[in-house]
Amino acid sequence: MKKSVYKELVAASSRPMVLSILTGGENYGYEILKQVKLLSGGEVEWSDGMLYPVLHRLERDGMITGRWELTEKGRRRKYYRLTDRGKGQLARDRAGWRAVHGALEMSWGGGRHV
Amino acid sequence: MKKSVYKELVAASSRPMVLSILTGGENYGYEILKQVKLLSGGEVEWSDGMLYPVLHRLERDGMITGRWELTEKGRRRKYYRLTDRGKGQLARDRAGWRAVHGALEMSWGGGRHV
DNA sequence: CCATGTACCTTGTCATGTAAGGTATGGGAT
DNA sequence: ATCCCATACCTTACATGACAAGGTACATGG
Repeated sequence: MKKSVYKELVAASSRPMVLSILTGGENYGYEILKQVKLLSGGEVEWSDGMLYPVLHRLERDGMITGRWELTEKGRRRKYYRLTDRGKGQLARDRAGWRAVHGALEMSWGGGRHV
Repeated sequence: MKKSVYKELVAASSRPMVLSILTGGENYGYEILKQVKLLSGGEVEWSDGMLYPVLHRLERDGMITGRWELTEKGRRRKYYRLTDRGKGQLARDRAGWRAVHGALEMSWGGGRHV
């Protein structure tokens, strides 16, 4: 299994990633897990034991709202939808991420040629 | 003071940022703090209570080595230098960061044009 | 003389990933 | 029929790490 992503990086990206995926419409945990893997070209793989608590916290904090649904095949899923509050949080998270990413790129660039 | 950067993001970026700054040569804590602010255009400000433990961990883990020095003005500073081990860690951290950043950019892109 | 800047450090608290476990159902292979 | 894998959710014990707040010490300037 892949192990290039250290846990602090998972912690930093989980909220914006989930919120961002939900801008594409309602979605549920298990599918989000696969989306993350897909979006990263297989380089990032989240554990479900990390994702579900994230979803619960986001719901608790009003960033997303969930509703249970049963598929015809008898599987239960909890679909989540982004709230306005969640959209605001996503915007702030993106701003923070970009500030830090920019600083890192600067430091990696060795400082020269802008 | 600025507060756009949430703490998980600080945790995710502190190690690669410090190691990266040290690729530019020996440096000490207080100066690294100012470098980070400079590199981010003032958008990222670290607390010293977070940085010093980071430096201690990096030294403990052999990523950097420190030596004490006294300036003519009577100030004591602990200068740190990057080790080979630290260079390897930096490379891995960059790879991890880029994988996650790429996935985030993909999700932010809304899915259009690849 | 007193505030600010330089320069280091530590402790208590809280948040969060990981590892490991659990529950339950459906479908395909033997 | 039985077994295993995928689907789909959940939880707990543990370690890690930022933050707030405190501390030490000295130099400089008003």
